[in-house]
Amino acid sequence: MSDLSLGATHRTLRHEVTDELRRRIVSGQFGQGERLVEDRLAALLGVSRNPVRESIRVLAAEGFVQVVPRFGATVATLSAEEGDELFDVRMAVEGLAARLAARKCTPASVDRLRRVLDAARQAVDEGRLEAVADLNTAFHQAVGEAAGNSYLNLMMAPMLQRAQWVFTQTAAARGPHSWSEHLSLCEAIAAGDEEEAQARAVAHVAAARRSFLAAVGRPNRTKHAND
Amino acid sequence: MSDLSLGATHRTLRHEVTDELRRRIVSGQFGQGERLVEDRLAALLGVSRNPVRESIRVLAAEGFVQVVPRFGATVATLSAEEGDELFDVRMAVEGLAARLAARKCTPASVDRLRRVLDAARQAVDEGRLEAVADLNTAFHQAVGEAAGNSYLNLMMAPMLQRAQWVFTQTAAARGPHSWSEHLSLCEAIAAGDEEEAQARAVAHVAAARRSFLAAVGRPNRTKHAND
DNA sequence: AGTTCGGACACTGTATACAAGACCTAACAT
DNA sequence: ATGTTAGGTCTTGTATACAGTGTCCGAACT
Repeated sequence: MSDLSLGATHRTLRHEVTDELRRRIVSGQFGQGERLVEDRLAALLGVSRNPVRESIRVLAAEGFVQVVPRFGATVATLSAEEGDELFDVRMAVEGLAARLAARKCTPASVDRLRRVLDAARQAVDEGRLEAVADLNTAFHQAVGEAAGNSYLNLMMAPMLQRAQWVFTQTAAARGPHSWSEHLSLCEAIAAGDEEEAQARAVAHVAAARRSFLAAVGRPNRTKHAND
Repeated sequence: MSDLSLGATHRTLRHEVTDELRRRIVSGQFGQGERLVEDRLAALLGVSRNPVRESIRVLAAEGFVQVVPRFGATVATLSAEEGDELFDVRMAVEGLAARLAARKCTPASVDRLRRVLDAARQAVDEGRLEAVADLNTAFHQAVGEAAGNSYLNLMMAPMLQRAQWVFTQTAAARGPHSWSEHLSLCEAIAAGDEEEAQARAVAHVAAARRSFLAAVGRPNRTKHAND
């Protein structure tokens, strides 16, 4: 019997390296513009250069690192304008995800949403900030999964990581996430109200943008791309 | 002087391999589910396995190949439902791109749009079908560039390639693209009419979806995600 | 004849080795 | 003093080698 399920769950070194490097970038442990030398990373993680190289290619495709041929890879830089631009994309993509989730959600997917929210509330009460950030991303990811659109999820995963990165890079001046908004979004999805779910998601991202703009001190554009 | 411009334009083997493999997948030369053996591809393209491996990781991140650890990479499969799902994403993303393009386009970017349209019309007249398909993708790409949102472009590039792939895989039953729609979209962008531009883009994708559904014979859902 | 076990084969995962280009420094010439 | 050039070093690009795992086929056994 062809046992692909075993292989599908097997994690190779490149998986670990990719996740670890992405985590270090998103968490800010690797600063913007910092050079990523293959030898150093390989030694740091105790692997050879090959898994590191393959990871860097993936992270470049996801937009976390910039690669210049014959020069090397550096952590991408994130200007205030680029950070702001992400919110336009998020409103469009997450709005769609919320709408589709409301249309096609199953009891299992709604359950998953609620469980993430519960875990998040608990993490908030216990003051575990980095766990809160991860659970925030996990919630949005769960919305995407509830939408049941494979390509949407493929593009959402790196986008949400990038959103978390933007948050981390400007978190000093901001408070915690607003979980009541997540709750109402979850309810709209569970109720199957497409319009309401999309509106909630877009409003949530718009609120995050206002928080971002206040933090970076750039009252840029106020007009929304999707409403 | 640190001459990064030279390095930035230098194309390494992995670039060539990635583009070539993607091209063969999108064009249908590599069929769905076809196994991609590293040794064979390396020999076929006259390179070693390393550039091939790195390319495969990128193509996996873009959704063109599926990789199972310790088994290998295969060309992704594209069910009718997955093909249809892509149109939801395109309406959201390309609608946003058109709106932003209308808001922020420059004379240079509008000029680029018009030049692509002219080239496309010429290719249509000369009956060069594969060039028409490429120019169609190039037009949508140019809209994204006119929008001036870096992350939007980062995610649009593979998405448009995927759209072309979906088109190729079902093109037998369909006619050529409708260029009048591109023209009116271009005019709306040039006029700076955000609402109109987004509406045109969404309508264009919706029309493509209808054509797709007619070709695959699956009158699925008719409700649109963004209107 | 069907089934199961074993071994050969094929392919991926990982590491290492070598080649080539880029950057930096320092010596030299003007 | 400044510009330039040569050398060395660092890093990436590419190829090759080896180990480990899965697959496939055939033979032996029931």
